[in-house]
Parts: sequence; structure tokens; C-alpha cells
Amino acid sequence: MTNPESSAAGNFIREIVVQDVKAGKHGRIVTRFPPEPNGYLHIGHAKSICLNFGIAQEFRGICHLRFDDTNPTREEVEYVEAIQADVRWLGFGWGDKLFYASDYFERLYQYAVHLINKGKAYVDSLSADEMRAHRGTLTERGKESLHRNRSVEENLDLFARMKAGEFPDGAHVLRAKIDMASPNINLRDPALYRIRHAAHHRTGNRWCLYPTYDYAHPLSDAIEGITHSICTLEFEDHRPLYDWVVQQADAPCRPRQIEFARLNLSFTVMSKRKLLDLVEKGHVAGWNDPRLPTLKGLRRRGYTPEAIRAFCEHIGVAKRDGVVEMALLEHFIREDLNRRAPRVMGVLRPLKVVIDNYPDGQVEQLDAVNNPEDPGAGIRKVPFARVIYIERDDFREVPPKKFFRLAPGQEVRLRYAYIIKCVGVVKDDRTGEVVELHCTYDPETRSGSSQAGRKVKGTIHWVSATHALPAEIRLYESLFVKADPDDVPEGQDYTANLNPHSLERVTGCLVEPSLAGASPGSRYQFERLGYFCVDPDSAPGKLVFNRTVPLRDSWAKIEKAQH
RNA sequence: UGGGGGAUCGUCUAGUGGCAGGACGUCAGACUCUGGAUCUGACUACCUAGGUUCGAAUCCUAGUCCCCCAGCCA
Repeated sequence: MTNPESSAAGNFIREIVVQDVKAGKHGRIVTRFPPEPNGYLHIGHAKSICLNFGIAQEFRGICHLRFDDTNPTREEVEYVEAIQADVRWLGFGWGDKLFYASDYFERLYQYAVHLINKGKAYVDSLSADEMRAHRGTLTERGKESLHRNRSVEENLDLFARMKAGEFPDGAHVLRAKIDMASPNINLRDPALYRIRHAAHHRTGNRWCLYPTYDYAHPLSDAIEGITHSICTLEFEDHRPLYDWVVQQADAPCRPRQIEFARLNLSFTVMSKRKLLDLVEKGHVAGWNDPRLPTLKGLRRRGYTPEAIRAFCEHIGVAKRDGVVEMALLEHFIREDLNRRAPRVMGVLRPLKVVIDNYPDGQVEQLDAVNNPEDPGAGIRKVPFARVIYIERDDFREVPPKKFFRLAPGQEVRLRYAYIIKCVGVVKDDRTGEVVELHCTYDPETRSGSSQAGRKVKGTIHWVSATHALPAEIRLYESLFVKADPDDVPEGQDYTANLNPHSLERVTGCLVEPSLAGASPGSRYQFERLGYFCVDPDSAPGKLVFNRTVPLRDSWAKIEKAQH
């Protein structure tokens, strides 16, 4: 971890840092994660967090957490707290390096005065519309504002009065004086300050003048001594402006901005706007809805920080934009939970089975392995009795080819118990639905016994009728039916691709009694089904589980191929 | 259309003039008291056309396609 040369996952940014270190450019590497507190963190942020904090760790440097809170009209404390909790949950810390761009407002203001004095910034009094008209287009150069050549004294006076609150919103802005003819639109005298008579979540009403991102960000980086300012691709053509601001302000250091491609995940959306939209329009239940790619959603879904970090490590960092398959994220949570999650038995859709030759009233406590991947996890007792429930899917009256489960006349092993044979099927007279099975068991085949070696094709899970606990289980599918939710017919938007089956609440499930005290957040593998996590909605006597991800299911593939 | 970026297996990603590699995925098979896990094997890629070179994913030239930018958002 501390030796850059031995780093498993190299990428072009680490390479740049290595070169800079070799060249002796920096005493110590300082990065930063700079969220705007106007929304919750999602897995795309996790990529950036892992990158920034990861590089700092790797080079024995430090990563700052800095809130980019320059726009009081969209930011709230609720988010700054949530963001800190999420970063911590992901497994990263920032020591005492917690900062806010708003902490720098006074210094930023002084830098602006400095720019005015140098003739590098001026107060413009054009309206927003006029400014837009003056900006030109992608192909036509812009026109200079008639206020562009105001005297330093006049600019200083106006700027001070803007700060003092003498003008309404929009009356004036402070602009960088760069080049209205630049082919890079960002350099056509961008706004540095705008008037906003709005209360800020940290500075209250002290200011009515707020810096823009393009101005506050580079200077905040410089003030903090950031060596490598890592951001996403869309800021690439802001880099000349970033450099301009730092240089013209005569800031104490010159951070290097490096851009990488943001994460896109198939079958979901990542933009703050769409996420907010989904929440506000009620397509999901909130920011922590388990179907969302938000950190809070993934957490509730049962994802571990370790799995998310492993995912971020493996997707790599590059400049080409692409879409990572959801299957890769699922791979990492399966890998993590396979190693760590205790196994239990639970039946989603119970089918009653009476074992005719098993003594009525007898109960056996059978040994069950808690985690075959982890011998240290030990064993537990699972009660077995005459009436049990099995998974409805594990029985077919007319078994298709390669169906290794229960069917009339067929044998199957009950996990950790006996081999049983189906000898009778009870149906509902009216609907024809199978409501109960009759089986016989072979007492010689008890799990672990000398005769247990007899082979049967299939093993299925079960719960004892009298001992099982009722539960609600929430099954999730992808939020969208298309890998690219934006792939819609003309005139429709991404919500047209919402998956109507993204949530299925299954009630009447039965789980083994050892789950009685399961606390919210704890994760299990329900054997043969998948990984599940106790939902915060769960309560004693009212268990609620979320399915994090199903187990890989090769039978489902075979069956699908048969159709 | 001006500017800025980017194109390598289905997906993500290595590669910096010398055998195109890894991971996910998919398909087979082995094993298994989870149709899980594990193991084995297979699969499939350098945007195009020229050029330089003994040799090009890599260098050059000309194209093509994709993404970003015209907020007083970040």
C-alpha cells in the first residue's frame, strides 16, 4: 500500500503522481474529495473517493474532505452530514482535514480584489441574457462588454458595494478579464462572483456575494496546498481557466488538475438530477431505496464497503468514457459475502411437505455448517420435524429434463437432514394448485451418518413448520429494463424504461429459527437463494429482509435455454 | 460548425517500437449434502486507409465515429 511501485492497480493518474514525486515536485502528496453538499453520494462518487483517498494513502500523503459550498441556494447541512457519514462508512478518514470552500470566502474576496488591482477582473453590469448574447457561440467569437474597461477604482468601488449588499441579485457580476475571442468558451471572461441574497448553510447572512466554482475551486485547492486536483472529464476544458486563476491570483501553490472518466453503470442512472427526480417523483422510496446506486441505497441493499472498494479498485481509471456492467458490481458483493456471510435456510414461497413415516411429535436438532468457506464460523442446530416447508420452485409435478429436485416418485436430499421421496401430491380441487406433498424419508440417510453417502442428484433447503419464523422478503431487480435508461423512443424520457418489477415484496416467507434475533444490517446467505440483509424496517417478530443479490443460478440458465 | 478529449475482446482495463495480457461475462467439463463456492478448458479485441520500420495497438499522414463546452450550476 505504501510502495507505489508495488501497487496492484496502476492507472495513468498514479503514474503522473509517481513521475511528479520522482521529479521532486512535492514534499508530500495532497489530494481532496470536493463534493457539493446538494445531494447524496453514489457509487460514482465512491470511485472518486477511492481514487483520491487511495492515492493519498499510497503515497503517504493526505486527502482532504472539502465541501464545495459556493452556492447557498442549493446546499444544505443535511447533505454535509450525510456525505461525511457515507465517506466514513466507505472506510476513509480525513483526520482534521475537513474544510469548506465557504471557510475561504474572505480570502477569496481578497484574491478578487487583487485581480481587480492587476486589471485582471472587472465588474460587469450586463444582465444574464445580455451576457449570454455577448458570449458568442461555439463558432463565433464573443463581444466585449461595454463595462469591460472600467477603471480599477470604479471596479473596486462597485465590488465593495456588491459585497455590502447595495445591489439586488443579478445587478452586477465580477468577471475575469481574459479573452472574449477565445475558442474556449470558458475563457470568454467567465463570471467569478455573483450576487445572491440568500442565507448560506454555514456563513448565514454574512455574504450576499458568492464565488463561482471556476473561481473558488482552484483557489481552494491552492490554499490547501493540494498537489493533484483530480476531477472528471467535463472539466477538462476548464483547466486553462483553473490554471489562469491560480496564476493570476498569485496563489501560494499551483495544484495540477487531472481529469478522468466518471463511472457509468448499466441499468441505472447516476446523475444527481435524475436521482433527485426519482426520489421526488416517488419512483423510489427515498435516497436510501435499495434499488438506487446511492451509497445509502447500496448499504441498505446489503452491499459492504469492502465490496464497493474492491469494485472501484478493479474498474480502473482512464479517460475514455464507458459503461461498467452491473454484473461486475454484483460479482464483488458475491465474492465478499461468500467469504463472510453465515448460511441459513429460508423459504421464499413455502410448499407444505408431510413426511409420512416420520414420528409425529418428534423433533431432531440437526447440525448445520454456518459457513463452508470459513471453518471457524462453526455450526448451529436446525430443528427437523414431520411437517416441513420447501421452496415451491423445488417441486415439479412434471419435471423437465435435468430437473434434479422433487417430483412424484423422485428423491431429493434435504440439506443437513434426510433423503426424502415424494409419494403423494395433494391439489386444490378447484384450482388444481399443488397445496401439499407427501413424502417418506430414509432414516439411514441422516446427514453425517454412516449411510449418508447415498447419492441423490439434488439437495434442497427447507424449514420446520412448527419452528419457522415468518418473514417478509424484498426482492430487487434492476431499476431499469434497459442497460442504457436513456435509450428511449423520441419524445419520452428515461422514466419510460423504469422496471415495473424492480421491487417485489414477498410475504409469508419462512426462515429458520436461528434468525429470531437478527439485527438490522446483518447479512446472510439463504442457501441456494442469495445474499440477504436485514432491513431497518425489521422488528422482533416481524423480520424483513432485502435480497442483496441472488446466487448465480445455473439451473435458471439451463431452464431458460430449454425454452 | 470553433475548441477540448477519447477510440484495444460483449463489458471494464493493461500495453509507451518486439509473443495483445488480466478481470467480469458467456459456453463446456470436473467436483460438490448449496444447480453456490472451487477447479479445468474454451470464447472473443487493437476504428478505417495509407505511410515509416526488419518489426507498429504504440510513430507519421488523412479520414471515421463517440463524448464534453455557449449557467450569474458544479
